[in-house]
Amino acid sequence: MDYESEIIILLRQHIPEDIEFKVEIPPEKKLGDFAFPCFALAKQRKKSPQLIAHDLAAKLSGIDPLLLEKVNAQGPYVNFFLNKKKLSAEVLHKIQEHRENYGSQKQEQKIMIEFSSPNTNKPLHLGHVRNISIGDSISRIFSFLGNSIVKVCLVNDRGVHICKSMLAYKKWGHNKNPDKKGDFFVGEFYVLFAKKAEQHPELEQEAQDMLRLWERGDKEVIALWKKMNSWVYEGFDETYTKLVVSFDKYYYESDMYKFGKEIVQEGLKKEAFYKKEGAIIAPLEDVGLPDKVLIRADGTTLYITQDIYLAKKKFDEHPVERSIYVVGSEQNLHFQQLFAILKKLGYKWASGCYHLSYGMVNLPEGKMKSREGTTVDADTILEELFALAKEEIHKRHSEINHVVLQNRSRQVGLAALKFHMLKIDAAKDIVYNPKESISFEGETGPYVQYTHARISSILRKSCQLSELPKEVSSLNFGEKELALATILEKFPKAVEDAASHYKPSYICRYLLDLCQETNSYYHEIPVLKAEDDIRDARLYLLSCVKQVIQNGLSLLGIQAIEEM
RNA sequence: GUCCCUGUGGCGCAGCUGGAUAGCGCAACUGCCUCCUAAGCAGUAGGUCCUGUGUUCAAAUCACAGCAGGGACGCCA
Repeated sequence: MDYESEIIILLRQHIPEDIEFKVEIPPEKKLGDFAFPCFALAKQRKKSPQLIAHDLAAKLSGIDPLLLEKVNAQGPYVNFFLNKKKLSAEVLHKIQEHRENYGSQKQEQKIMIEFSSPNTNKPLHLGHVRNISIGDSISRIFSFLGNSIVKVCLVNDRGVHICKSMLAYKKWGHNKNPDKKGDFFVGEFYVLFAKKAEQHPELEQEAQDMLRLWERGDKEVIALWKKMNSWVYEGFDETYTKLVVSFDKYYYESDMYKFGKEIVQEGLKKEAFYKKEGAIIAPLEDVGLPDKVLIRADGTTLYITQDIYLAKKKFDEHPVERSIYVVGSEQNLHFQQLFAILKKLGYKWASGCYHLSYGMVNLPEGKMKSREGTTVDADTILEELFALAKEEIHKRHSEINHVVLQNRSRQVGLAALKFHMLKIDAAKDIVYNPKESISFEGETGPYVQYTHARISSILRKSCQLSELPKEVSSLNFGEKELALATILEKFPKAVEDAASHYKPSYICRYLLDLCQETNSYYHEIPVLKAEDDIRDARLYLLSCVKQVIQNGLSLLGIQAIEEM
């Protein structure tokens, strides 16, 4: 049980059942670890809150000295001071016991998480990087909590936009093989098409015609489609490798764009939907949403039709309890409608669907438009960051081994990018300025990595002096140590909150808190030069901090590194 | 027109299931590398928490009405 719950139980003994209350965290450390404001009680008892706080504090004082060091009243608040030494000892022991599993749980759900969702006519861009960072991190968080995760990638590999790059290649590509990364090669034809189509609008019709041929299974078109897609996939794989992400399963829209009709027809029979002017429509007014056309008047399917099919397929193929979609906020309404429709169809699992929505990544000049080639591509930004990181590392270690430099600059650059994408609340749009947005200082991934490296360095040096202590008493801990231990204690809660709110940003904030306190700590407090038992206690504490930083970073898909 | 999201010091953000002087990073200014990595630490300056009204003992936080920016809105994906 956590400390907050224990305090609530203590308080409950003095507060009538019918009054709801909660404890808070005071604005300042010196005011205690938890606080209980007495205003509500004051109203009920018609006494001043100051007096009530005073009485309550007196009653609670000395009740459980192992839990509480002291309880006092300050104005209208009862302030609780935890027994920090006991707390510290317990927390550090727990971390050493559970190691890389500290903060984990055994939730045992099966959860599917869909993210990335690329189109096969252009390279992945910054928007995808945000999507992938969030999807990958949330997968790691749920997995850490004991759930089994299926990471899926829905590939948008068909449609008129795909045909556009195909058509451009067919007309002006001279049948040549890629002379660059495959997705970039194909992407250039997509841009080329848009340019040419400005002068020759009839090209749009040609692309439509090509789509029709594709749907009829025209051998030549299909062969071209397969060839170009394979180039793109090769490119994507390279990018995913650079980002250190992977998928357990791929779904292809080309496999399912025809399906979903039967489900809609059934829904029509059950009168969940209605027909109007030939089209089948889902009525959603009762749930406060606009109605949605499910099948066109000409009988053809729409995006939502296959989405219904795919949603069901996911639950059919995998015994999952939850299905999470990491998709941009411009599709908020679409997913509200989709989930409402699934409920209308009577699927029990519909309530297990969740749209993890995130805002746009824009550039200082405005929106990224792949048609116009104004996107910032994932690979380009990664290479820039790797180069920048390399430069920074070289400044500090001029004689560093080439291979080590290569690896480390990738880890640092990637940390900067992922952390930047994850620390900002997903609901917000981001303006990404390639020149300014990514820094290695302040609230950044590299800052967290740096803290980890500093600790590692201290521990390395200590091992030359003596064995790393396995366990020590926290009796000689001062204020700074106790403050650190208090933050360490909050890690499991941070992970749980990140999961329940679908917010990896909570992990980022937690790590920044921990690292700020840690940096301040070893700056002020000598570790290696302290006397034996005090040194051991501090080393022990730092090894725990190091472990928690590692655990936290791994939830963000960021590598904790030993040297920087 | 309707719906959703966002609006906090110059800039980027946290805090939003109401509570004690509104936090952090960047930028600016001061200090700190003979001392465990200065990707750091300590400090100074800087704020009508978009506006108004309301609810409440108490509002950045809740409600309503506006304003500003972004997004979406039955046969696109």
